Amino acid sequence: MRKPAETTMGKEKMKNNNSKTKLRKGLWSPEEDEKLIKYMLRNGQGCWSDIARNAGLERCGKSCRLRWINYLRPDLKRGAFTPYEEALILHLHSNLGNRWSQIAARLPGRTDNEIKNFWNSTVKRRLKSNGNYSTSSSPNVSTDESNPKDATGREIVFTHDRDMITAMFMDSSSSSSISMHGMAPPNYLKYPFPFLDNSYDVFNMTPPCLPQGGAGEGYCGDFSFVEAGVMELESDPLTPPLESTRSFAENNAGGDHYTFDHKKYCNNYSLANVDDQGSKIEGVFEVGNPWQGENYSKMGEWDLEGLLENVSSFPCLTDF
DNA sequence: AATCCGGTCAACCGCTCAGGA
DNA sequence: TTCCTGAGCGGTTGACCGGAT
Repeated sequence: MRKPAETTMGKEKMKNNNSKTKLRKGLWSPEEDEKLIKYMLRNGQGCWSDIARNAGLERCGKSCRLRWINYLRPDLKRGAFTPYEEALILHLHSNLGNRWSQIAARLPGRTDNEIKNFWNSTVKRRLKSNGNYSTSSSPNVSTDESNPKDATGREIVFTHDRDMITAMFMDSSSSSSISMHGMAPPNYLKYPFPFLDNSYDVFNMTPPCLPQGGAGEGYCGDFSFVEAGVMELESDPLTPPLESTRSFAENNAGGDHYTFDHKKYCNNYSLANVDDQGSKIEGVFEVGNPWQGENYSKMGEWDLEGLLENVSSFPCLTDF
């Protein structure tokens, strides 16, 4: 489809011009980019056909729009997707399907085209090689009596590949389910992921599972996991809308009262577990976004093979 | 060094939808 | 109500690039 920049007859009719204007197609030249950028910065967005004409571009408005939105826009984020963005894309795709624009709307600085390309190349390739990314809109997950349950009775089914973990909460009474995705933490081998151990479940983690007295680097993975899930659990009746500080599973029906709060996704977290007797175990953390800065830079140090071996040893894991 | 091959990504196409006449 | 136009979306293509052979 992409051809060398050539002059060809465009199909688009010129609104106020009967002449058969030749419209360029193919790659944009730096000069064309410069013209469009200057025009957009000076005049802002308007009718794209007018923009194309007024900016002195021999392009159709559609082409100008695409070039601006996908490439020239100043607020675009460049570079590879972070693991956090990947996790978000995977989860959003599991909920929204191929609605790239809606997915892109939740990833500032990213375009639908970029996400679509990422999906069609990277993710599909991983799915092909691993056969397991838990990304279909109707996950094929079977329930099992042996699976752990959260405090509301929802069965928790874990699936994962080497760097992505998904927990599905299956509600048999309403035949509904929600899912949470998270990245395996960078120092996973050092601090095994507590959610993946049969002795814990997400909402009734026993005290040893709770971080003691402040930020524990080894728990960053936990938080990114919960964070990524909470961000998109809008349909979960237990979860308040996506905004500012929220509590997770505050309305826990029975047993412990377990909350997970965070502010603005990144900085401050509090975790509390209140048992039947009112005893409260609480931790407050300032961990930052585990996928940025120092922690993120550790991504290259992952022992993925070791991680794989370690993860596959967990008895509650299925679909791996 | 040349060729092949697979992955990435910019850009096009066709379609739908919304708004206005 | 119908038609037209522009905007936007998702699918697809093909140039380009880097690694493998």
